[in-house]
Amino acid sequence: MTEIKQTTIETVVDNLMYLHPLISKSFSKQMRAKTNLNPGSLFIMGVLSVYKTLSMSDIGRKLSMPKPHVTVLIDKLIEEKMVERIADLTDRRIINIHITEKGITQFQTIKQEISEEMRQQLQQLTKEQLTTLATATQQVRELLIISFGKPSGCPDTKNQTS
Amino acid sequence: MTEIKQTTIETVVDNLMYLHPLISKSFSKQMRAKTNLNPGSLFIMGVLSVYKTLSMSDIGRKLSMPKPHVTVLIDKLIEEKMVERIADLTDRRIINIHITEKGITQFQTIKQEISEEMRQQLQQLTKEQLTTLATATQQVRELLIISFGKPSGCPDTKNQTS
DNA sequence: CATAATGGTTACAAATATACAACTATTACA
DNA sequence: TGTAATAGTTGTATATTTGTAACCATTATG
Repeated sequence: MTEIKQTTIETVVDNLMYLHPLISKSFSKQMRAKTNLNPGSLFIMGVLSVYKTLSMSDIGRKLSMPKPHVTVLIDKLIEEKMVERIADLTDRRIINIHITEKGITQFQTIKQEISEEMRQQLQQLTKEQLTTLATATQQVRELLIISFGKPSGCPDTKNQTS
Repeated sequence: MTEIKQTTIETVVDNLMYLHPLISKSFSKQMRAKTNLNPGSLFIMGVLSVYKTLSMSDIGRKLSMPKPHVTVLIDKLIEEKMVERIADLTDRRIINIHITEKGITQFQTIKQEISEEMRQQLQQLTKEQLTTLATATQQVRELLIISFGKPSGCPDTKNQTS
């Protein structure tokens, strides 16, 4: 047996490492099937659907996405009228990205379609298990936001927090 | 307000969609810094560290990874002596991939290094919150395995479950 | 004012992941 | 036996992501 007593943190890491591809798996097909947005754009829509307005750098920080990549994806989202650029009033370097009404609606629709597809899978769970899952995912979400939600620099040459 | 009363499933989808980039973020840097393995290979090591032996197709199914991609990644892992190919005794088409002792040890080490890096972030949580997180991630993991852990075909032309 | 730092863009290379097609070997089955 | 289905490989094209560097505009700071 190679089993060693794990610390709580190691248990968390273990679970998260296992969880990641599992969540990927549950989304990947639907994401590709149900939208013409690529994963990166969808993640941006995800944070924007929560925060409504974020600067380019904020988006990069929240998603650990290099700034040049954010620029490219936002360009596409603007073409699709999902988001819009808004100049910052106090700091003229900053460009705020604001989710449009169309963006909100479309993203809502996408989520509902994905939910519909996942219903089949998730209905293998009992009502109690499903409630537990909703609660547990909510807890994980909130606690990870505390731990990893804060700005910590996005991986880009000129933007290191060194 | 665009808020609409969500079903339990929609809440789960909402949380999972938000969780995915957050988990990505918490791992990405460490994964790239601490190992010479790419993310895909690391995910394969993850499932193999649990199941010890899986066929090529099993791996593809569990990770929703196209079979040709699995082949490439396994080739690299074999070069590194992390896994080995073992011919199946009952069905000579099947090639079983077995994690080696070195693979188990190395993966354990990688996880501990990642844990060490994450400790700093996770220590912003109280002891109670950390325990909650461990429990919640465990629950999510187990319930998602029930829902999405089953074979459902990996995205490859010749392997559709149609 | 001079200089450093920040926010953002552009361009390009490299790594990684996905999709598709063709192919061999083996097994399942009518 | 003949045919279809499965498991896996190989190759190639494409999509996506990451990494670097250079660059401009603006702000912060000495």
